[in-house]
Formats: sequence, structure tokens, C-alpha cells
Amino acid sequence: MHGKKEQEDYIRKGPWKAEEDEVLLNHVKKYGPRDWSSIRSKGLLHRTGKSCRLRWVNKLRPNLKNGCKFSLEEEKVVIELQAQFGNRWAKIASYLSGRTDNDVKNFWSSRQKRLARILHTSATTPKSKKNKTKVPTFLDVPTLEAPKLSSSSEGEPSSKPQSYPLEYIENSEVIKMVSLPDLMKSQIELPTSYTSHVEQELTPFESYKSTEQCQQISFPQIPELPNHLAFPMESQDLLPRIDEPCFIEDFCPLDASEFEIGSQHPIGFPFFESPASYRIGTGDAIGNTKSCDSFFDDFPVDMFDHMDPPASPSNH
DNA sequence: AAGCGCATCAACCGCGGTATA
DNA sequence: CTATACCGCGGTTGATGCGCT
Repeated sequence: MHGKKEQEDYIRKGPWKAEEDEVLLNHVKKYGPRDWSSIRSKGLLHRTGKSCRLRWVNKLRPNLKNGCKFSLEEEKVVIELQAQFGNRWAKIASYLSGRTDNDVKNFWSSRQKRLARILHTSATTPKSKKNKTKVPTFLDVPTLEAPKLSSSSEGEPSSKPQSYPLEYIENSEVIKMVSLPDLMKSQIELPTSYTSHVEQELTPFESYKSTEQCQQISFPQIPELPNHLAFPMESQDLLPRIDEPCFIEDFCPLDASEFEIGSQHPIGFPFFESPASYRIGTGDAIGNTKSCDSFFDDFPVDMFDHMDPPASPSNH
């Protein structure tokens, strides 16, 4: 009796097993992604409702780009939206197909750490002989401390605005940094879907592109933000001349070989990653390279029954 | 080969908002 | 109206993998 009660009260934590995933998937299949706490009360799993929901949202939900690195486009979107919304990761994630708030949060956190480390390195070791990645020495950066991860309310960027141009020295040469909006206007041709419509309100990304999902990422219409809003210090820090090789090495988590100067995009960035570069990693499958198409094949067809039909801009 | 540091990811915790009894 | 349960979000942490020395 007592033992049974204890067993019922037992709450499992830590990594999820495949069997648990299966139970959770069955629940969602039957009842939809809700009633999380009933999973435990029914004795299906010794997990809290919270834990179940998190597992579903972050790993089991269909259309997730698990294991896919953030593309440069996605990175750009995150930077812009973070500047606008602050650390409202769920909101930011809603603008990115297949990304969860956790993904965005982790991505941003890594980015901030990387930045902090670079800034710290540049502050403490002015001239490193054996630097694999060239680190710019900032002259005009007001603060070298790591940007803080702070919450901020809507419309309030988490850091103060920074005036441009910034300057730093590289190879005894003073290099000016311009704001990304200016840079984008002057140098980068964005995909049509990114720039063709400007709306007052941002609309969350809701277009599930099924088979094309991992090959082509469509972006919400992002209005041009005023300079003082668009790129606060923590974002602006990441904006040295993006056509510099060191920028690519330092800030772009992409294989440098993918950059082909002179391709359809003036700066040569790969706006769309090749499908082969997507690594789907869930549980035992971590490390396997699969196309996203085959990823969807793993889901039972009726799994999508409980989901709202996607709003596709192409289907009117 | 071992040790170390760093990056990434998955999951937990705490808090606040909302729904319901 | 209030108490409680549930849900969702953001912050944090621990595990793991990888590259470098």
C-alpha cells in the first residue's frame, strides 16, 4: 500500500527514454497537446505535466528543426527581434519556423558568451600572435563587459542604443562599423520574401513548408526598425564588417566553404543551407544525418489530426 | 592518449498569468 | 471573490561532445 503510494508519487526527472516519448506521443495522438498533468494522474508516466509539455514542445512536436544550426537568415531575424522584443524567446521563436523558445534562447546565450569571450580576449590580449580567429580591438565600445541577459518589456530594447559609426583597429587600420540597417540597405540583397512587404505589425511565422521546410526558409515581414531600436549594443557588437573573413569565422556558425563570393547574393552568404547539412538529433538518432523529409516520415500520419491547419500564404 | 576548456543542448526551477472550482 | 491547479515563459544548470594542447 505504502509502496504503491510512493510509486505513484514518484516523479521521474532527467533525460527521456524512448518508451516515455512513445507514451507521450500516444497521449498527444489521442487527446492533442493538452491535459499534460493528466498524463501523470492517469499513471501513464511518472513525469510532471510541465515536463511532458516541455518534452513535446522542444523535441517531439512535428516540424521541429532539431539539430539544424541557425542559418544566417535566422540569426538575422533573431537579432532584429531580440532588439525589438527583448528576451521574449517564445515570441521570437514564433517568427521562426521549426524553432522553439529554448532553441532561440540557447542560440542567443551561446552567441552572447562567444561575444563576451571575444570582447574579453580583445581587452586583455591586445595582440595575440597565434590567433586563429582575428579578434578586432574595439576602441569605441563603451562597455566591454558581457552583455547581460535581462528581461525587458515589449518595445524596450534590453540595451541602450549605440551611435554609429563605431571604429576598431585591425592590422593597424582603423575600421569603421556601420549599423546593420545601413549595411543591409547598402550591401545586402535580401530574399524577396524578406523585403517585399512592409507591414505595421509583425506576424508570427505560421507557414509550414513541409518538404521544402529545411531547404528554404521563408521569413515574416519585418519592418525596418528605427536605428535606436533596431540594434542595441549587444547586437551591434556583432556587426563588424560582415564582408571580412574574420567576421564569418567569428560569428557565423557555418562552414566557411559554403561562402561563395559573387554568387546570387552580393556578399556571398548562403541564405539557404543545403538539406544535407541538417542533422536531426533526437535520442538515439543524434549524430545521424537525415533530410528533413525523412524526419517527417517518422511521424504517423494521423499525428497531425489535432493540429490546426497551417496558414500558408501561398494557399488563398 | 589524456586532460582541459568551450560550445551546445536538454531539462529543471521559479514565477507570473489564466482558468476553474 | 478567493483559492487552487495548471500552463507557459524565461533563467539557469548539468551532461555531453568536440577540439585543442
